[in-house]
Amino acid sequence: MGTGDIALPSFQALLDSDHIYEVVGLFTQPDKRVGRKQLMTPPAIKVLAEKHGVPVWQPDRLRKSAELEVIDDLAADVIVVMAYGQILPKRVIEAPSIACINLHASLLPKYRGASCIQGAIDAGDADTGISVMHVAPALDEGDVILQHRITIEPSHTGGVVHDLLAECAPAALLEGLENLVNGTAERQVQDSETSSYAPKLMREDGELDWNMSAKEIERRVRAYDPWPGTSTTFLEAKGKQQGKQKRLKIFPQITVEAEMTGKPGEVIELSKNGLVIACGEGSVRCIHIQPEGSARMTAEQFAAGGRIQVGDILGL
RNA sequence: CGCGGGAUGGAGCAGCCAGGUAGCUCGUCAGGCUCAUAACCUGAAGGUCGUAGGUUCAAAUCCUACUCCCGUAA
Repeated sequence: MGTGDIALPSFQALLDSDHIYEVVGLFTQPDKRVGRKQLMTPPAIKVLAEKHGVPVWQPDRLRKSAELEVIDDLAADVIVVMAYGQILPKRVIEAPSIACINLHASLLPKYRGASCIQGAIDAGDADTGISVMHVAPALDEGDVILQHRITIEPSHTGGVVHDLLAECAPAALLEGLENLVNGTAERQVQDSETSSYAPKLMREDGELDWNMSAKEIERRVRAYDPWPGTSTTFLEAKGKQQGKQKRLKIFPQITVEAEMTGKPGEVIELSKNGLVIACGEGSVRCIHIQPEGSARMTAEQFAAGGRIQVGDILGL
C-alpha cells in the first residue's frame, strides 16, 4: 500500500524479488487532478503496478469502503505500507497472517507524521533514515523492527534526501521481511519521551519569518525544497502592478552572512552577487529566486528589473 | 474553457489606461582612465514589440481569435 514516489524503488524491489515474494495487489490513492490544466493523473506507482499486471485498488476512504473485503480475500502474509496517505483501519492491520509493516522516512521515534524528511533537515540533524516498523493503530507509533541510517550533508535539500531515502528503503524492507519470515525480527518499542511529530505541511508553511536566525532560515529553505517551497513577499515597484504585494520564491542554495545585519526582512544588498536579506540574527544571501508571474531567475537578473530596491522590507 | 499574471534587442523590466521618434538597469563589443580591477567615463552594435486578423491617416498601445510561459488551486 503506497502512493508517494518515495515508495517506488521499494515496490520495484518487491516486484523484482518475485522468486521469494508474490505481490498480490496494490492499494494507492485515487487519481487526482494536478497541474495548471487539472488533468487527472494516476500515482506513478499505479502505472508501475499495472505494467507488471498487479491488481490495483484506489478507494477514496479505505476505512469505509467495500475494498476492505478485498484485503481479506487477498489473504496476504504481509502488508507493506509506505507513503500511502491514509490511516489504516484495525481490520486491515490484522488482516495479514505474518505482519502489517510500515516504512517511515525518519529515525523513529523522531518525526512521526507526513513531513518527516523536512523535519530532520529543518532541525539541523546530522542524519536520518528509514524505519521499518509494525503498524499500530496510532500514527507511526508501532514497534520498530530495524532502521537504516543515512547522513544529511549540509548541502542536502528535502528533494535530495527524499531520493536518498527512496534508494535506501528497499534494502531495509527486504532485510525486515527476511527477519519477519524467519522469526528473527526485533520489536523495539518506541520511546515516547523522545518522540516528536512532523505535521503535514501546507503551502503557507513555506512563508519565511525573517525574525528567525539566518541559520534557521537557511535550513528551512533547504528542507522545504521542493515541497512546500519557501517564499516571502515584496511590493512591486514597476509597471501596472505597482504597489501590489507579490510573492517571491526563494530556492537553495542560500548562504549565511553572519556579518551583515539589518532590520528583519530588509534588503541589504541586491547585485550580481545575490540578494542579501536581513534575518533576526545575521542575514542570508539568495541566488535563485522567482517573482510571482515570472520564470525562475537569478538575483542578478531580478536586480536588473529594478522591481525592488536596497532598503525595502520583505515579508510584510 | 478552474482562478489570476505575463510575452517589448542577449537577460531582467518600463512604455499600453488618455494611438503619433524604441526607453531603463545590465550584458556584449570598441576606446578611455588606472599599478590594476568585477570599479568609473565615452561610444557602438543589437528589436518582424508572441502569432494571425480587424479598426485607423497612423497600432507595442484599441478590438477579436490563437500559441506559449508563470503563479495559484495540498
